[in-house]
Amino acid sequence: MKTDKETRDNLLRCAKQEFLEKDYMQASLRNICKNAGVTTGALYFFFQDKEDLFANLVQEPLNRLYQIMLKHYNEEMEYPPEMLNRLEEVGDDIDAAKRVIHFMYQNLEEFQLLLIKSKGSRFENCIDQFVEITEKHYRRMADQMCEYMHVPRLDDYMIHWLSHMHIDIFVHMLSHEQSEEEALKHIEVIVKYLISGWIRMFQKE
Amino acid sequence: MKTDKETRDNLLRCAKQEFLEKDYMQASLRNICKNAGVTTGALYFFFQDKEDLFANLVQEPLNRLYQIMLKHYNEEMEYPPEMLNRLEEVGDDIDAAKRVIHFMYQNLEEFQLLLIKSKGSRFENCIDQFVEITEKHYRRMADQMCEYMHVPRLDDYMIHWLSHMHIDIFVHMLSHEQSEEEALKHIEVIVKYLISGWIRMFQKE
Amino acid sequence: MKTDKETRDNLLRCAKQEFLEKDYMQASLRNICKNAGVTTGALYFFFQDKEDLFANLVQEPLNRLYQIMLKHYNEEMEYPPEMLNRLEEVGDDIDAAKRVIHFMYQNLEEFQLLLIKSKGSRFENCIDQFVEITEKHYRRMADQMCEYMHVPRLDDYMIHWLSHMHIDIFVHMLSHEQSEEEALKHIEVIVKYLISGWIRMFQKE
Amino acid sequence: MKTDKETRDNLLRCAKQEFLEKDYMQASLRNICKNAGVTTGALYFFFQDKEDLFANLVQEPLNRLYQIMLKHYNEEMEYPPEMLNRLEEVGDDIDAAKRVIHFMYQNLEEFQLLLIKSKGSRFENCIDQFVEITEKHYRRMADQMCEYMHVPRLDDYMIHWLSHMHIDIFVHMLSHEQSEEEALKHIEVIVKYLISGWIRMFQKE
DNA sequence: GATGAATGAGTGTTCATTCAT
DNA sequence: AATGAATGAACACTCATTCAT
Repeated sequence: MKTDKETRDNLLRCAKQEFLEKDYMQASLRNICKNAGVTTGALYFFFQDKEDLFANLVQEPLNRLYQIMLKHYNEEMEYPPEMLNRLEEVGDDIDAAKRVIHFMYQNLEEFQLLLIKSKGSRFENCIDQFVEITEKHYRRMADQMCEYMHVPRLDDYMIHWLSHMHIDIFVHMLSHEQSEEEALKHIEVIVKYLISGWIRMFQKE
Repeated sequence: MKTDKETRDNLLRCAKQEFLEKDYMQASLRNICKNAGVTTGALYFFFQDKEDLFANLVQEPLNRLYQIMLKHYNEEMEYPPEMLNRLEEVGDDIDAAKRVIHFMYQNLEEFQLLLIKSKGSRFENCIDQFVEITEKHYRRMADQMCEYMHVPRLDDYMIHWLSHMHIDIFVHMLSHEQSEEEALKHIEVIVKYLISGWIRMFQKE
Repeated sequence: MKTDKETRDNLLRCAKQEFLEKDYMQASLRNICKNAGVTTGALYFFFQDKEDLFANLVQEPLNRLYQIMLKHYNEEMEYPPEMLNRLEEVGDDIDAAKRVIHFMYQNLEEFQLLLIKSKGSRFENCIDQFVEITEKHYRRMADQMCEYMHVPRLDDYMIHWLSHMHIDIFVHMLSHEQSEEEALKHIEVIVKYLISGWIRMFQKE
Repeated sequence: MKTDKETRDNLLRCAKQEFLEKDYMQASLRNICKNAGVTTGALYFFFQDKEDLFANLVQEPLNRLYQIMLKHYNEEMEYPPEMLNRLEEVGDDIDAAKRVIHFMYQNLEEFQLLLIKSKGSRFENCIDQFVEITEKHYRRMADQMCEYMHVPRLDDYMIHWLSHMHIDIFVHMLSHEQSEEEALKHIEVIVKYLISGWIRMFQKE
């Protein structure tokens, strides 16, 4: 005897598998339904269309990640400038990165869908949106630092590229590393590398 | 009356446009032919199949880029270790990066196809191959440096990630920057940033 | 309003017609669908592919014919040798042949498809399989007879050719004779001819 | 330096191979030309169309076989009736069959094309024509014999089937036996079998 | 809640043939 | 004597989506 959500959950499970294997675009609804043991009509009872099905997998994790990021960026803006190039902040940043990694690996498949398999859906730009948020934050951080250190304003492009690279690190992890432990180990050394580069940018030569 | 290779070139031109707009997989041969004003049969006179059509656009630029990369890496291995963390090499690396950028922008669309639009074709792994080559080179370079500087061996994953990031820089340029001048300007500051990070990795703390 | 399996049956009917007219390979699914008044997609709702459509026409009659043949051959092996060249067996063989003819004409078109129009499908070897089964049976029958009659072993090739000829008789009937009554009339005299040839092969000259 | 017929012969050679491998219908002119190292246009200089190409391979051997058959049948009609069921004729028939086999194996591939691979071309009925000729001959022979032996007229269908079987023997040889020696060995025992059956049909029971 | 049926547009690919040069 | 180019129709098959029941 099936409960209400049983078929729906089944469809979501099979959809996740298919989208992971094939891509948003290459995924076949036919296939998903066949694996779920229902007809395509059933899918359209629960979901509006292909995109809605995909969204039901990734929308919520995406929103929560947004919140995590925004919370971290807001907290970081509260730091007094004199702390921004000291070791304490390094530790905080590593912790933040680890928190993101942890959350992503709690929802590993969903974020693989979002960051690697979403092309063709309305989520295909989500990386760009992460970059944009990060870029705005780093722009403000950099300006604050430059003023405090009495060094000239950092190049816009450099800020953009650094932001992109930061986000790509997470994409890279999700693509190459199945285990959270390994990911956490790697993220630590990478963040250290990045922050030391970041700090160095505000030092007079 | 048509000149020698008019239709073929026309097909290649329309194919390039379609592949750029849509992707390798999403591109429609029918559409390409319609834009070129010929029937699909004509396409199959000039090209074996979809992949051959794509290859005719990207194969040669790809091969030449491979040669440029290998040549640079081979030359770099000839440097005496004591030079590897000095400014001269920085200049050489920037020049090399600029040469790559220059070559890529000479064939801008072809490399956009290769690096961004090739999924589904036999070129879909070409980024990974670039990373692999780069990774091997950096592994050797790092080992040489570590021995010379009497510091412990660098982590394999770090080498891999750095290599990936290096390659991603070029992908990023191709994706975001239409003008070669802008690209050249940006690459300079990025390479400086990267090399200073690289050198710092071999210094005792 | 359509009854339960109307479209499916319609498709099978039109497919049978097309396969009979043209061949398995030359038959066009487009044509079948056009005649059935549905789109090609509809066909693929009911059948996996061209071969599955064909199989749905011929598989079951084929299986049943196999059973009929095997049953007859097994029963025939039970006969005591001293009966094998007497008239009773002639009658039994004629009856068996008539039963096969009867069954084939109950499914006339299906067996025409199988034996004459199946090239290119996985059924193209079914005649050879019938021959093989028959050949094995005749080999055993002949060995038993030769031992009993104290005559040398029959030539393998002769056994093979006789088996082939036996099967070809049914193919010939299906190809040339639309009416079961005519076929039954003919098969009787042919079987008599064959058996008298068969018996003569075991007589010392 | 190519002589006039070199390309033509080359095309014929490659066509023979392709037709043998694939069938008349499944053969691809494209493929034939590719193997011959010429363009499809060249083929159409030498031959009118696909059928003409096929005809240039098989027409002449076919005509000559017709003549051989007709000559044999005419000679056989000259025999006085009292000879027709004696051993001399058996020997003559075996010789005639062997002559046909010999001629067919001199042109093995051409007759394989004609008898097995010609479907879709205007030669697809050539087996039926052989049967028809043979049938007419046997009809006349049988009538003569029946009159002489004072037995009732043989059934038309029996005559037809015997003729068909006779022709099928040659088809069977061509399909299963690559070596002429083997074919000659087999044909002898089969013809003996057939003739003894033939003679027996005119004996009062 | 879910099925079974069907659509219509689309995919890459192959074919025999033609014809100006 | 042969090429190079091109046609136009055909092929089996897949897709997301719809909808009456």
